[in-house]
Amino acid sequence: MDKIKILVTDDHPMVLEGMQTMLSQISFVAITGLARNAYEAMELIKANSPHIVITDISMPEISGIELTEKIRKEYPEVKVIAMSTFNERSYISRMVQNGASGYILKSAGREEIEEAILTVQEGKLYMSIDLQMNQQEQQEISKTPLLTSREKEVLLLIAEGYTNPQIAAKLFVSPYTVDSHRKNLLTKFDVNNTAGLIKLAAKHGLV
Amino acid sequence: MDKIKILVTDDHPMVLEGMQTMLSQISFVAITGLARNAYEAMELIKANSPHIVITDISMPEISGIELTEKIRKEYPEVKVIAMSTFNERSYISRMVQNGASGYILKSAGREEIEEAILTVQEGKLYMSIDLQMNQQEQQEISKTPLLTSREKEVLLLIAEGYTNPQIAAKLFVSPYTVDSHRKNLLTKFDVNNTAGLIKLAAKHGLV
DNA sequence: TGATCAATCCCTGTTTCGGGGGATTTTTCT
DNA sequence: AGAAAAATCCCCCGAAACAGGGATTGATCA
Repeated sequence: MDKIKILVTDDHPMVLEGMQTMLSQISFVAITGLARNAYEAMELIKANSPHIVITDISMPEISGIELTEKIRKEYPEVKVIAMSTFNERSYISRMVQNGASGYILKSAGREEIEEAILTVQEGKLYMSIDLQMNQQEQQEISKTPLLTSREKEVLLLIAEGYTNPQIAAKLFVSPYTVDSHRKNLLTKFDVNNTAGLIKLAAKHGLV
Repeated sequence: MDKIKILVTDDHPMVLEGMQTMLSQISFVAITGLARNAYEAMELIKANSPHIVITDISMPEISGIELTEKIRKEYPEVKVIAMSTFNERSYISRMVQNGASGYILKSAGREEIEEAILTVQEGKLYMSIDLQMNQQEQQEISKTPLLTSREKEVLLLIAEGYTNPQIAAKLFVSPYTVDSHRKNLLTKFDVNNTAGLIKLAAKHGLV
C-alpha cells in the first residue's frame, strides 16, 4: 500500500514544524517536502510530485490563493488543502473557486487533518466542521458584491477619504460619473451611506 | 546549571507542536507545559512555576493580552513573551503596556526564539527585528486616539451607518451633541470625513 | 445582430456632513 | 474646593452626499 505523499507550505516555521510532527504521527502519510513560500512549493511539487499540497493562505509575495491557481493549471492531479486562521474565513469561497479540495483551520488537531487528507484523497471536498456552522455568517461572507474594476477603484479612493470631486479629478472623469459609481456601490452593498459602505468593504477585505 | 522552564500557550495545536519541536532543540530550555487556552495556562503556571510563558495573543474566550495581565498580577516573577502573526502587530503596544517582556512573530525561527528567551531571562525587553523596523508605521499604529466612552459609542453607531439625527434619537441627546462628538472623532483621528474615520477605526480594530 | 453590461455623463432636489465658532453642566480626580 | 475633562447644547454656512430620475457610448457575448 502506497503512502499519501504530502507537501506543506507555510511561511511560519512554527506551523511547518507543527505540521511535520502531526503528519509524522499518521501512518499512511509521507511528507515529501516543507516549503516556506510558493516558489519553493512549486519546485518541490516538480521534484517530488506529491498527492496533496497543504498550504497556508496568507503568505508574503504569492498568496495561497494564487498558489492554488498555479497548481490547478500546471498540476491538475494534485489536490490542494487550504489552511488558515479562524479570522481569515472570508477567503473560503475564493479558495474553493480556485480549485481547493479542502479547507482546514490552523487550530485543527491530528484527527481532523487525518480526516481531511483521507476525504480529499478520495476526490471529495473536505470542509472543517468549524467552518460549516453558522450558515448565516457564511452566506453573509460569500455575499460580497461583485464589483466592476472601476467601482473597486472608486471604492478605494472613497475609503482614502477623497470626495467625489477629488476622485473625479484623479480619474479624469466627471464628478457625475463618480457619483454614479458611488450610488452603485451603495446599492450593491445595500447600505445608505459612506460609513456603512466602508465598514462592509473593510469586513470583506476590500480596503 | 538550571534549564529555563517554559510554558507555551496557543489555541492552535499546530503551533503548539511546532513550538515544542523547536524548543526541544534548544539545550538550555525545558518545556514545562503546553496550554490550549488561558485557563490551562494559569493552572500549569501554578503547578509548574515556569520562568517564561510564551503566549499567543489572539485566543478565544481569554485573549493573550488578558492572560498577560493576569500573570503580571498573580505571578509577577514570571516573564511573558507575546506571540502573534504579522498582521496582528497593532497589539504590540497594548501587550507591552500589560507587562509583556518580549514580542515575537509566529514566523520566527529557532534562532530568534532562542535569542528572545535569553534576552527576556536577563530581564531585558525583546522585540522581534521584524517589528522594530518601520518606525513610521509603528508610530501610526500606536497613535490610536484615546476616545472617551461616549465617543466610542457614537463611533460604533456611525460605523453602523446611522446619521447624526438617528444616533441622537438612540442616545436621547440632541443632534448637536452627536455632531460635536463626530467632530471630535474627526479631529482625533485627523481625517476630514466619515470614510477616513471608519477606515482608520477598522484598522485599529474599533469597529 | 440584438441584448446586456460597464462606463460615462447629466439634472434636481433634500438631507447630512464638515468647519468654524461658543457655551453650560456634570463627572472625575487631585 | 478647585481644576480638568467629558458630555451636553447651540448657531451658521457652504460643500458634499443621498435619492430619484434619465441618457449615451462601447464592449462583450449569446
